[in-house]
Amino acid sequence: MSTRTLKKRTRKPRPPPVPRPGIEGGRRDLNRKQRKDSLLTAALPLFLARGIEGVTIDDIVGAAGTAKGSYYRYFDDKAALVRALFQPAEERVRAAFAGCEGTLAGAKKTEELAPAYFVLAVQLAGIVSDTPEIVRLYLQEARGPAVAARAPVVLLAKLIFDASVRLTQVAHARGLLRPMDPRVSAAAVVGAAERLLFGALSGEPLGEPEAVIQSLVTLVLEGLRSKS
Amino acid sequence: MSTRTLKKRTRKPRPPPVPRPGIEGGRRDLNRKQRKDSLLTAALPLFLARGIEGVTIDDIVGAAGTAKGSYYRYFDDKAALVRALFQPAEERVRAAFAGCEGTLAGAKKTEELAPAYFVLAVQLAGIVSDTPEIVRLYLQEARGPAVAARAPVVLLAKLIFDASVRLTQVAHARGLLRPMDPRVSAAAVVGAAERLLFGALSGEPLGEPEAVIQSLVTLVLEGLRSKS
Amino acid sequence: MSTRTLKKRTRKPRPPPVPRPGIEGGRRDLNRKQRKDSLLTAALPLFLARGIEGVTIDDIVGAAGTAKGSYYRYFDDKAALVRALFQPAEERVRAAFAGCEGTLAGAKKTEELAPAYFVLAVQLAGIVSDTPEIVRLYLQEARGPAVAARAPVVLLAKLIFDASVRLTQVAHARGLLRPMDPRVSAAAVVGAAERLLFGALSGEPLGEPEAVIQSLVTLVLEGLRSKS
Amino acid sequence: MSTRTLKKRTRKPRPPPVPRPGIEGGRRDLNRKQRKDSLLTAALPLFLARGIEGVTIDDIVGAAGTAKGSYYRYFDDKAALVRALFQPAEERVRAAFAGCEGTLAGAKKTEELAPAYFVLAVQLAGIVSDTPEIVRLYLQEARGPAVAARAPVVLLAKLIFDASVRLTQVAHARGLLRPMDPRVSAAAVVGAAERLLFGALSGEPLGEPEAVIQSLVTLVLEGLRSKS
DNA sequence: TATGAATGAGACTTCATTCAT
DNA sequence: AATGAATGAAGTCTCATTCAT
Repeated sequence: MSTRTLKKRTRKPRPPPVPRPGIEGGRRDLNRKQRKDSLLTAALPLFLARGIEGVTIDDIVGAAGTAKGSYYRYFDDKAALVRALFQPAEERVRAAFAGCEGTLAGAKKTEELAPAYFVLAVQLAGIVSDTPEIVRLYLQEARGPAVAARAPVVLLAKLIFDASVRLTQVAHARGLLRPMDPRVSAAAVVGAAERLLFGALSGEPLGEPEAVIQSLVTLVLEGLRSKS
Repeated sequence: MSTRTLKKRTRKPRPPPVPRPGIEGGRRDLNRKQRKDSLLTAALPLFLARGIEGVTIDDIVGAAGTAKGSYYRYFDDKAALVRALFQPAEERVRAAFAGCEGTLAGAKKTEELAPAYFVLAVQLAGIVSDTPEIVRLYLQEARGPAVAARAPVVLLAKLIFDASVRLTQVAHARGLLRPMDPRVSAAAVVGAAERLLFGALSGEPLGEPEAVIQSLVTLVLEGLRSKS
Repeated sequence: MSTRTLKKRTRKPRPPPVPRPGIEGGRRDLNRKQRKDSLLTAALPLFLARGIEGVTIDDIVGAAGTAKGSYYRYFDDKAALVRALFQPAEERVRAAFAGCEGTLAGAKKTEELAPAYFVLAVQLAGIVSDTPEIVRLYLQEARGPAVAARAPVVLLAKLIFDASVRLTQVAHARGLLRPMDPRVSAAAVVGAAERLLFGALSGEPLGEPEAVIQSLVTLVLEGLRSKS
Repeated sequence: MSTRTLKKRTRKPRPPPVPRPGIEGGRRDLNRKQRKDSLLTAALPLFLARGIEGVTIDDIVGAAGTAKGSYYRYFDDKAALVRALFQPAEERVRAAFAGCEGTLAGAKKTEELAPAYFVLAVQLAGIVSDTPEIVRLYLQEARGPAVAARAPVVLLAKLIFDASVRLTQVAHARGLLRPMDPRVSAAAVVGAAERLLFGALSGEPLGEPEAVIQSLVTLVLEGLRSKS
């Protein structure tokens, strides 16, 4: 019922990745990609149902229909698979925040801010809509201690929060927000948004997605903005 | 790196609890309570550091300085200890919400609502201030899947959310809130509050507690309330 | 067919050994000693038959008739068992050499040397006769690389050789030996003696033990001693 | 920390070796030889560093830079590689002893013996000097149990010892040696010589090789020979 | 023929749970 | 009632061997 704690053998250092035979996109390369994908695909619903820590490598290979040993050809351990699972989403998140920060940094007038935030929101929504299960897994695991296989998720949460704070600071500096600590408003907004998302993705009956989004926007705007 | 999953050996059914010798509150009963407490006390920081799933019975008895066999005299398994850990807080939460709901139910005038919510807030704040580590553990574990030892925490989260929705519905019905689904506003408020609390209890630098609370209240009020 | 190489998990540090319940020599203490002994006793013939590296923990617990998990209550790993196996012999070896060195150091006349060497020989012979299988295991493993579980044996070999060199140097300084590098004569004597012992303990037909010893003594004396 | 023990899967019987295409010594045959050599060359230092049992096929192909599958085209298993590694040296040893035995068998006068032994010594020294690492591996592994991949080495050790005994018997019969069991004197000489060699090849500081050899010869002659 | 991916037995180790002392 | 030893299932990871490409 509980975890193996620290362990992690000092293992023979894996040799640096040599070029694989079978050309890029060839039969072999394809098989490789498929196998790796099948492991990722098999792991995701298990993680959602039982938590990252509650799933064993055996469970994963069982669900993927591959041999136990094969797992270790593709992933060093469970954390590696989790990293791979989140990598695309993490890159998109990173890019979205970076883009927004860039736009804000170059903004001459205050009116340019709102569109930048809007673009960010749309991009994040795209991630949710493209990979809702990844997002749900993120929400489910992000607050746990950054132990072993969960570490990548916790780091992603930190990334998101820190970027949110920076964005909030910009808005704050421009006088768009009530006079309050940007870290507080950032935490409140992130918390509210994530909780709504969590509910939505977990099947809580929250009503129409559009209405939910509209409500959230209203809440945030009214809650945060300085009196005109 | 990961967990023993579901297992839980089919065990001989535990004999029905015989009445313990020694009168309630007597010497023996006291020893029992002390021993149980020492296990609870030892477990809490471990749970916080490594997550509930990441802590073994061995870890707990090791930290408590008792023998492993003794653990099973006091708790059936890890879930039982977690339940015991949350029981007092859960009762206080339940009572606080019940009290608030009762007050609201008997309220004649709309002006009686705000004080009721305020009383609730104060009571919840009391729990946080009395047992901050329990609250932090709650925040850390509440979103995980309701598996094994984490189940009681998830149930508590559900209890809180459901009660919050009901309270919101009341306020909504009285016209205090913007026209939006009460489940949405409840989720947003709970999410924002929990995220702030999580940050505060995890050592994020959010500024003075009073200021944080003040900010949260402002956010919620301005975000939620209908235009007067 | 081959070994797991480096591994060795970084494991949770074993707590410092607390005093065990059950008094020294009581039932529990006795059981403990018996269990440990049964593991050591079971391991020795396996090591002799298949080499230290060729024997698994499973083999050992299988032969000892205990559960797999029990092994780890008594020994951290295979090297720990090997150490325990050699400890008594190593202490006797160490004491024998130390005694001899002490006697030599205090010797006034050259005639006092021979008896000191003789006493050493008798003591070493006692070890062989008391624990011939340990000695055979030593001879079998001592030249392998000092890897993992074999390390204690290789260290013992080094201890023996170094002490032998020192003793030889004393004899050499006193003019008892032909003019040659003491390390060379020490290696030759140790090599000859160990090979004979190995043959004897492995069942090679070498004739009567007394005759073998007599021959060895003659060989060594005639081979080493300076012309009177 | 220990080994895969006996295993060796029951495999489909390998088809009888078809004659390889390409003429003996032609291009293809050459490639074959090169590949095989590169595996042998790669394996040797690994064996020395970690012991035969401590090295995996993966280690070998990794060091040789070939694919794992290729290994099995050249060697059935690890024992086959070890056999191939020792084969040239074994043939030279065999020939050297056979030559010596032949010369002795045909010797009319006792004076013809010493030159025969001398020739043998020179031939053995040649092997040491040509392939010191093979010899060191031999010394390192020869006393272990004749299990799996180590079997060829142990057989070689037996070959050497048996031949040594026969040679000693001849010398004994001719009255060259002290009256003692030839097996004993053979074991002593082989033991002393091997131990010195082991030290020399392992980097023990024994002084100049010539001096070491001179000392060994003196020791053996003085130790063994009958009083004139 | 060479490559390296796949397979699965099996090695090591942990840990929930039971039980003799 | 307390203790900690025993048990064995289950988890992680490795590696000899086979096989598709």
